[in-house]
Amino acid sequence: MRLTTRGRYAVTAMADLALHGAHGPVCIGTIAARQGISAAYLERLFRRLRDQGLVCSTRGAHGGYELCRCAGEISVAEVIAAVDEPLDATRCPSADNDLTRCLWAGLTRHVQAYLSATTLAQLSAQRGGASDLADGRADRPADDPADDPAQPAGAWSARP
Amino acid sequence: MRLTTRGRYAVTAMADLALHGAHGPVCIGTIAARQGISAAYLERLFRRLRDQGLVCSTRGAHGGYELCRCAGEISVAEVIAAVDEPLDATRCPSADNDLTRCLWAGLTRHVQAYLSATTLAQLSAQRGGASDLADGRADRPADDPADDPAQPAGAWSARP
DNA sequence: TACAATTCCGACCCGTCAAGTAGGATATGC
DNA sequence: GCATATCCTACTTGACGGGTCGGAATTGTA
Repeated sequence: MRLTTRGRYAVTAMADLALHGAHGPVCIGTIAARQGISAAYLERLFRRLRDQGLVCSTRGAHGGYELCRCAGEISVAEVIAAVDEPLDATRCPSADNDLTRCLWAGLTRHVQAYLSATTLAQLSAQRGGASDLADGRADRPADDPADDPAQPAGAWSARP
Repeated sequence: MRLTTRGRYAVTAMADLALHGAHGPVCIGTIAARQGISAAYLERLFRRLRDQGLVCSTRGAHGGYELCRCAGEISVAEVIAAVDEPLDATRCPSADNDLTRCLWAGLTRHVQAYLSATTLAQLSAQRGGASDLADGRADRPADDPADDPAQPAGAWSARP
């Protein structure tokens, strides 16, 4: 999996859809304007989201996009996986003598678990609440002391 | 912070140093050959590691690099931070209406905590053990069910 | 029926940057 | 003095993320 601005855009747009999509489809232009994303670019992202079955589209006037499933059943990990290439597994050099293999594997699982445990419903329900997402999850809330408070939200990119 | 192949190279090389650097300095060529990394490229990485005070160098014949501190006191997060740009914090678009801010912030803290809790000593002590790193750490070992076993180790890149 | 609104789709541009390379200057042990 | 290293600067190359453009197809509405 891989997380960049692209993934962030997709997640943001999907959260927007979860928030405002209750009464019929929402068109790309509206989401793009509301979230400050290029409409043409966002459209391409929605193409992938649709191909992966996360949103369904209505063409023509008053058309737009809707979530295919309930917002509580769509995880952030799914959204990101849909919008970014699934990873090609090639060029994994120096297979077994690499001292750091399980470090990265563990990190990958960690991130995957974190993103899989967060749903669009949680994101849209947040909206202004100051509490951190992780605090409400299955993890121990106290195991990450947040030693870098200056670290802003980031776009993440992972490749194998 | 940002994690790519570059970070992986650096961590791998530092782990190699922790494993083989007990008896005097180890030269770049040896590490590069042992870990399958381009020597010239690795040399540039070691320049940064030296500038950040993680390794110290000995010039001339029989020279090389040594860890500046005990391997148990150097975290993976430090190594990665040394080798990759510290993040510029610019271009964080759509500041407060972004629905996903604390998601990424939480993820960043999570990753940071994971990498900060892993030391070079742990990496070099592993070496062939089949157990996952995360199992020996402060986290609950059972909270990530490893739902993607096909996911190989990845190089991660994060930018704010 | 004409028109506007919208999704659909392919192609293209462009800047950045990771990864790697080349070549030389400098220091040091034998 | 020579081999062995680190040091340092500059360059190349390819991939790719982010963004744009233009047109075709679909559909509600006046």
